[in-house]
Amino acid sequence: MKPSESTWNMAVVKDCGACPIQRQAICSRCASDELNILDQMKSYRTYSKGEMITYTGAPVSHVGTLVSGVASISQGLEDGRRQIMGILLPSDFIGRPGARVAQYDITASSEVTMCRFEINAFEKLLATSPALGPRLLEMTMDELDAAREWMLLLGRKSAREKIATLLFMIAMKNKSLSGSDANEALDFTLPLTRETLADYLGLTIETVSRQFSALRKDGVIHVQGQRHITIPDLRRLLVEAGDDYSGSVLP
Amino acid sequence: MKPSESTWNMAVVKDCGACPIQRQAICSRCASDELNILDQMKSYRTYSKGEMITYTGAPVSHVGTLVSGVASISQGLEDGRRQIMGILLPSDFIGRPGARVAQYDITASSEVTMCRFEINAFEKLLATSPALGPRLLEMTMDELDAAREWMLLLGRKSAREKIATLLFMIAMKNKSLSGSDANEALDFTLPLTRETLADYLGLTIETVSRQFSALRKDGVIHVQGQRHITIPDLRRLLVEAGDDYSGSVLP
DNA sequence: CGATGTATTGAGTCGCATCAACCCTAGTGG
DNA sequence: CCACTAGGGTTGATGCGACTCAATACATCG
Repeated sequence: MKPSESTWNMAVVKDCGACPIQRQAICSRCASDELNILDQMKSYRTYSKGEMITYTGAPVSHVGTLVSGVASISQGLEDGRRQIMGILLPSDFIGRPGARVAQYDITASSEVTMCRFEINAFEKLLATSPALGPRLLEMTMDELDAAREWMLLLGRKSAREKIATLLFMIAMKNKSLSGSDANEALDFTLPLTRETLADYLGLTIETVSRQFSALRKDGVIHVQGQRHITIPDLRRLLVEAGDDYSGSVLP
Repeated sequence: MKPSESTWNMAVVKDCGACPIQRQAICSRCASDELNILDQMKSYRTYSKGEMITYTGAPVSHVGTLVSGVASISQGLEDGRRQIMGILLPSDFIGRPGARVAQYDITASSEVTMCRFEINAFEKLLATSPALGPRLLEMTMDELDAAREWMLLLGRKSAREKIATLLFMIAMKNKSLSGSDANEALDFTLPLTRETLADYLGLTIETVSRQFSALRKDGVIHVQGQRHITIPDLRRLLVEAGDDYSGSVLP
């Protein structure tokens, strides 16, 4: 099994007690009584690769948690330009309580499974639950922090720095998920196409491709096949990312 | 009194009952008993223009609401590049409950007054209040939406579109605040220097200046003095912003 | 095997950054 | 009162980085 599959596409478990993402998701703070209620409310739905989960202006009937797969939040100008505002990974929450109309397009980048709640029922529970609200607030603030960090990248970083930053972040996420050792070489499979990458980084596919080649020639990354990346020296990659002093402390 | 002063720099009222921003702030949903507690807890502090309210890595002792003035949330790369991630206006909340270290630099763009709460006391109240949490969640989600909209601007819009978008947003904000009529010419005074504008839009001051001149020559805006802007045709400006179909419905 | 989606690479162009000169206004002190 | 200075703003010349257009390679799938 390839790294990407083990990390981003784990098997879906339909029993809350055994759910692999329960500890990170919206329900992570719920006591067993609330978990039971959610268990009763939930329904699963699977979206195929490329399918739109929702789109700007669409009526919203459900909110929920992404259980497996990768999806992207995006918005476009009508001349075709498109910007991805966020990548959704397992345990991320989709939907805004209080909103009955979707603000963005959400597209499945791979096959995606969601654990969904009907929005009215969810809001009702949210209003009374002592655990749901604070957790949702925390997750929303994390997303806000991530969005703001991305604004620095979009507004001020060069193409090379953008690619390096993204690779660094994916490498770190992988490292923490797989709990691998500190300084060994990291490798992973990108779950994103060049086009998705480009839309995420505010670049074109050609520029993304060129920068990948450049980083490969300079030995910052190694590439096997189309998507499989090896990072020989994480520190080197961090320097290329531009903000070497940054928050993420390497030993 | 100039428009900018009336809009962004209203007099500070230290009585909650008469506070002009109470209906938009974190405390807007509080019943009178909670309002009394907040009233007891609060302390005001004023920052002079240019002063840093907090900076990345600084210990956090207070959270609170911006009562008057304008401030900016920003982050920089050490070579001097800087990106503003958000503009803080009266009623905006500053600080993240749960965080004891500041994530960003926050700088007063004008003289700023804050209504502050000691962070431990505030968190304690937040945990029990039925009104504070939901309101904070709502405000955070609004900020997230704004941040994501800005990502589209930073990643995909041209310099001209960026300027037009910003002017449009300020004009709309002003229009709703002053409750002026639908299609009359709008005018306002920019509360931001060219440098702040540039850092906000991910541009240089020279480019900002050039685009202002271009929009002026094309009759999209009129400029009196340094900062005073008149918009003869809001619809025209919206077209220049690139996303003419957008959410903001003009009649 | 062609067909389609995805990726790489090259040549040419354009938008924005950079470097630099100059203007305007407000504030300061002789 | 006026020269001086400093901060903010405008405008011009030039270069570079990223986009555009275009051709080719590679991969996957029916």
